Amino acid sequence: MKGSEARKLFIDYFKKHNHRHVRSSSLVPSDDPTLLFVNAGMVQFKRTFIGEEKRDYSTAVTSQKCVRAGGKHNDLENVGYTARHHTFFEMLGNFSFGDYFKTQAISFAWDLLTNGYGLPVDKLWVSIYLDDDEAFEIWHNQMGVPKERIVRLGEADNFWSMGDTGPCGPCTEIHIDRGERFGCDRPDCAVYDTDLFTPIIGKVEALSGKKMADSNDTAIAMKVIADHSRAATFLISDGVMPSNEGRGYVLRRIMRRAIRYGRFIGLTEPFLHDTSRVVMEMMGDVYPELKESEAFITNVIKNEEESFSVTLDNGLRLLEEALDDLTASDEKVLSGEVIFRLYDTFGFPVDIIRDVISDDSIVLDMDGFDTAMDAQREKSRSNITFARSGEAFRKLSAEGVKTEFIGYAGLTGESKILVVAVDGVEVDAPALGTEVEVVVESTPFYGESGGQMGDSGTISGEGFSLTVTDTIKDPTGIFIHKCRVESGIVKAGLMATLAVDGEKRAATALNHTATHILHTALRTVLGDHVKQAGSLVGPERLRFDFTHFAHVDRATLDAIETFVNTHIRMNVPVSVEEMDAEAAMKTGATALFEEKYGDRIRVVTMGDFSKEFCGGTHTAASGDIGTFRILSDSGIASGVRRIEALTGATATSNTQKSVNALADISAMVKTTPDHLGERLEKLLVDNKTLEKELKQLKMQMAGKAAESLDDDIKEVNGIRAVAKKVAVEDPSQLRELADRFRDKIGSGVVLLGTESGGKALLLALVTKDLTKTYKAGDIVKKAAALVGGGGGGRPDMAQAGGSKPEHLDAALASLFDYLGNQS
RNA sequence: GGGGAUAUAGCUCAGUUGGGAGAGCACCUGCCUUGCACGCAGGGGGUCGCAGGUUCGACUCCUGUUAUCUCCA
Repeated sequence: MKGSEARKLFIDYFKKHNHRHVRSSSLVPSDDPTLLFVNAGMVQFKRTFIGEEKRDYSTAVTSQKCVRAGGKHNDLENVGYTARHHTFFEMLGNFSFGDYFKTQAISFAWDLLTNGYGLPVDKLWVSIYLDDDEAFEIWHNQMGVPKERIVRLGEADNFWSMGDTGPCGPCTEIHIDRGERFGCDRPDCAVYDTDLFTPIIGKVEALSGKKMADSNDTAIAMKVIADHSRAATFLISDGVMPSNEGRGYVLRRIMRRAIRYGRFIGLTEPFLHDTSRVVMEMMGDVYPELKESEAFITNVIKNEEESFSVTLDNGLRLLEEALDDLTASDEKVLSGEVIFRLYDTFGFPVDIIRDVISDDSIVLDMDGFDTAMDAQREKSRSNITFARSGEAFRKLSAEGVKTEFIGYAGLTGESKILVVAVDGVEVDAPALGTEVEVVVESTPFYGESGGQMGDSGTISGEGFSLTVTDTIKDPTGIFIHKCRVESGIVKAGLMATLAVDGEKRAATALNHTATHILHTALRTVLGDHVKQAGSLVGPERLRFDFTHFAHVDRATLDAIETFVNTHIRMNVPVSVEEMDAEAAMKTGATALFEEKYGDRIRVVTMGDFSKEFCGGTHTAASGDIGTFRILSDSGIASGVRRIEALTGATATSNTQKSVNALADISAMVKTTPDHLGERLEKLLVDNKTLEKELKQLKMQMAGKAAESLDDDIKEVNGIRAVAKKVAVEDPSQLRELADRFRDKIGSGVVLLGTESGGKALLLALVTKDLTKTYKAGDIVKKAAALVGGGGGGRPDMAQAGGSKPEHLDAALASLFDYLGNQS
């Protein structure tokens, strides 16, 4: 049986038994901070199970994309060595939300395995939790499974849980006896021999010129690459980018592990993007998101392969230095600290270190490495605290309460206040000026979502008024108004009038509609690989992050800006249609990676150039935007760029500001904006020339002082010495002058002083032949003390400064005391 | 979330108790020479990531911050 057939059989079976076929959710959990990746089919139903969310069906069947790497279920290091550990897999699941329970679930499972998949009844074993007599009764008496093939197991095997908190309970599993060494295994073993993997392994064999059967090590490497290719491909298609933290870091580790194993079988050139392409071809029909981002995924993987090879080159260089040191000191052990430093700081894998020095007699101190690694673990163990706030709102969600949003049609409304809270805890009659959160039955306030910022405005009623500063939407659909109490007493149960700030809402709408056009513009001008990677739409400006690999030059930005403005001038109506999720999918509208859409979806359409899923608020026609202006383009992560732009009145005033500034600057240098460039260029050249001339003149003048040097030389204890106040501005001129004195004096000591910017500068110089007896540092320190400062330097040259230039003469005279005392 | 590392000329990088910002490659000019990594001489190019602080003086020390790399969770 093929993988695709097994999948279809499962889904069809439960559809036949009135289960709703629900799409696999994204691998990135949309509203669950306790989870790095979706690692089981039930994740998207978690809130439904604990009663925080209501759905309009009570049974469901899914084929869910799952990743287990990082977090509680971390199978990464096992992959390749066992038959059943994978970083990525599809989990087939059926779910009941209060519809049926243990008996029916067991019956479905048994029926599907024996009749549907046709597994031999006499080879199946059942495991249950230690004291779960109810399950035993069902299996034995109702299903007719013999006692001796029902096994009671402990918490590790048959007590099911997803995390430290959340749904959990005793579970039961069916195993099949395949007559091998261990006799018994779950039915999902040896998948590398199935059609889900063989095409990828075939590609690896073709690229490397080796065969799975060549050796055990080769087989392991190929399995690792096959598994990791799937994980990387699906993660990237769900919007995860390789990075150095969080999920992105897990992705990077998966990819790099694959690359490392690739090197073992001779794949030293980038290959992972090739195997990833096989995954996309195989799975693209079931998971269309793979096909949509094909070029993008390939690009991301290739990029990562290249950046890892840079990391390896750097590490190799450092490792060779370390080995040279070892040879120099005639040692044979590469210390654990060095190994750890290479690994920890420079990301150079230990197995590659072993590879590089394998033919030497050098020993790796792995104990030391482990010690250092344990210390690192201990140090970084952080107690993760999850925000437990929002109790008041959780209570509402549990009751099935959802705020009705009436803000598409109008900006005002009347509604009853359900909760008044401070930091998520319900309060009664908060004092004036308090920051509170308010939930009502229905609201015209847009709650922050889909990148659009929440509305602001006022909420008022009998004897009270509140200013709304922001509105957010919690994942279960409750709108929370962030307010400040302006007057009166507000409490739950009161009626209130809600009024949205219409100007800000209108300005936001311009930006949001423009964002959609910008999205189209980017895909048209830059190419289909462009994907939205986040956006922020507010009244002031819009920000749009998208996937693209190259720098966007000014001419291209202009083209994008022009494209948007052209489509604004077409003045097509912006139409919004609400439909159920399935119908919306069929329209082919653009949906986003990480957005979680409800069951009713709004599709926003402009002419024939833009069609997107979007819950935001928009203008009536594209022409309302007026004008669109790009402010900046910048890179925010590898492969992701950000454009910031303005629309409407803000764009106009910004243009005026730029034009005015240009005119003012032009007037300052007596020219027109057209000739500003050449004018400034000329000024810069002139300025440079003048600076050079000035410097030369100053040196000439200073040089005059050196000419009359003979008069300044005094002899103390047979040493030729000069102490002179000169007129220069900065330390570097003082140095040049001192050099001239040294040339003239041949052998001796020079102390120069000058006043600059209200401070005294001193510089002492001792010719090399005298530095054993006289130290420039000592001279300058002694002198500096007199001008209220300090200094130092080398024996032959030292400088100092002080804050009392009026004592400069005395400071210079101190040279002769010093020479007198020194003999 | 917790560590470590890096940031200096267009590129690759030096810069050691705080006291003259450098090399190689690239670029420009001239000479030499019919070449293909030519040679020689001269030259341009730096807010030493950013912001504070200590100091007479900070590329250097301290604090914060940003970006990139990397490990752990």
